[in-house]
Amino acid sequence: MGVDLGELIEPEEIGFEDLHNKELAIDAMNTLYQFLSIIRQRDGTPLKDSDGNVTSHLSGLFYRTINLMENEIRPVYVFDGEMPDLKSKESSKRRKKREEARDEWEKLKDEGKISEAYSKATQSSKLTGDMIEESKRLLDAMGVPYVEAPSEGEAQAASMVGDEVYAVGSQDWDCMLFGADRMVRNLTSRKTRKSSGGGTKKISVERIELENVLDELEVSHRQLVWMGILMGTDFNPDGVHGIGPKTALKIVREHDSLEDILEEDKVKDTEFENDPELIEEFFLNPPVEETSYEFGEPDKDEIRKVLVEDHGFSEKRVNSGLKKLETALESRQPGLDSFV
DNA sequence: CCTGCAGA
DNA sequence: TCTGCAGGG
Repeated sequence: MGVDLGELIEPEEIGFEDLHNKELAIDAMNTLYQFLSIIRQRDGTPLKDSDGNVTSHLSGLFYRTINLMENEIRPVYVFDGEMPDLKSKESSKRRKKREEARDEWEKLKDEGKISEAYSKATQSSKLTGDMIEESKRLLDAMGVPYVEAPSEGEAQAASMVGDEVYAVGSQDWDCMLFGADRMVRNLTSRKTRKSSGGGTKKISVERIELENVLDELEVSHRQLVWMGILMGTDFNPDGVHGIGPKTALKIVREHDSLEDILEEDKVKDTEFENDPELIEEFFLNPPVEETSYEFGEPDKDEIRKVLVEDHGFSEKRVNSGLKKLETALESRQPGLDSFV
């Protein structure tokens, strides 16, 4: 969760074809967490193998990655490193919230309140170290590269946008605060989604460029970070009471320094979870590293071992995925004997 | 989220 | 060919 700039910005709708042959630095935690929350049965139970290990993240990662590669998009997954001190308070709060949600989910499930149970289940998602390791193992087997960030994955991904990497792939706007020049959202193969009203809503890939955001809002990158701090970020999730996107924008436009903003009437009584100056500094200069990675060939036996042998995936479905993967790679590097 | 199937 | 739905692990 983080900053919601969607109310202020109209993202540009694009298609997968606009990302042909482009590398995307995909925020791995964001993506896996999304899978874990969403890939569930009606009552909120995640997919599990016969030993009771959750497998939702592997299912999502496998099929999503194949879909990207079928569209000749080149994903590089970026994992989180060491948790920054700024996040430790929020992290323990989230753990507590997760545990409460888990208890309520069990209760509602037993009472047969299926849809209420589902929404609690999504809030109870916990990405464990084992899940992360297995995800990396699957990516290795698929020949898909990943890098480990020194600190926040979003920050690392943001720093990679440039010559090789076209954009950050994430649902989370925070990568813009970390200075990503470009991000893309909704990297899903589905074209529609059920809306709350009951109908279906069209969903398309969205492209957001930092330069355009700053132009449209008429703020600097630094001021965008201040907006985040006012609205709430991972490092001060409560933000300032009563300040949403519009008020935040108005306030930052009227000031030249964070110090001045903190003295504003609306802001000055706020108890921040962390020193706002430190939050500002972290967004503007996060720990990132030069990284190297390369795309490899898929090891089909290893993929089958991870998914079918170890976690009870249907061999038929996995094989059909492998077939798609193979054709995707063939079209990327057409051989001399291919008829095109 | 995803695939695969049924029925239009 | 498209859309909606069930079930995946």
